Amino acid sequence: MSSQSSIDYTRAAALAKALGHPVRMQIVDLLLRMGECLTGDLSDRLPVAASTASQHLKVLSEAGLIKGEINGPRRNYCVDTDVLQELQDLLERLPRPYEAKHDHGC
Amino acid sequence: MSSQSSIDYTRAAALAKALGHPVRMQIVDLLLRMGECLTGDLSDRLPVAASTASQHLKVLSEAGLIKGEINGPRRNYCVDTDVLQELQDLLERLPRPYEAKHDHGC
DNA sequence: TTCGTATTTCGTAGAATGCCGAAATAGGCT
DNA sequence: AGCCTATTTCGGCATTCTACGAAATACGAA
Repeated sequence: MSSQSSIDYTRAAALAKALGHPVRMQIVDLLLRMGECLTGDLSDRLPVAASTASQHLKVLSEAGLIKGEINGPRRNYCVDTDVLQELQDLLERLPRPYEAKHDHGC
Repeated sequence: MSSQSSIDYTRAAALAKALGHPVRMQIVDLLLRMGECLTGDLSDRLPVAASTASQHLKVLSEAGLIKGEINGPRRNYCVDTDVLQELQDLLERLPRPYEAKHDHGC
């Protein structure tokens, strides 16, 4: 027993990193909330210029957290909930030494 | 109904960012696995110099994800599982539009 | 085809990150 | 006090990030 196999640090870190910026976290939240939406709808609600928002979308895209669908001169984005779930699963899979007392060690 | 209140992007992003590096993700994993341990035990197992490991520990510390207890010239670190849980809760709290079909939108 | 709107890409500048070895710190030991 | 070990802090350097505005793209519409 015990000795769980370890998680994929590289993947887990890449996903965490993609979410490691307030604007990107907010983008994911907005997209989840709205189901899907245009870049413009997003950047209107974000505290950054459109070109900056676009860059953040690219980062999220490259991590696989969001998908974009081209629709004329616009682009519909939405969260890939499977990938978001992947991060949650990875975190969940971190070993929890004895769900014991309050804190272990120090 | 609906219209959940939104999460704290700044906090969520700060925690995600702290975990957004493979070495730091591995540190958390190691610490959870070992309950607690010395900087040296960690840096022996990490692919970076001791001084670099120390910096990563500082980042995790400042995010609140780990705590250090001074013990003579050494330092015992361990994960603050409450804070790790905080991140998981924040992610969990992201709105999930209709756990509907497979994917929403695109 | 020409115009207009939505988005991305480019170029740039400044801040932050990551890494290392060397030097500084902090206690315990003799 | 003086030495040893564990760890952090410092200085420096290369890389990456973040943000902008301007220029380039891509379509749809007139």
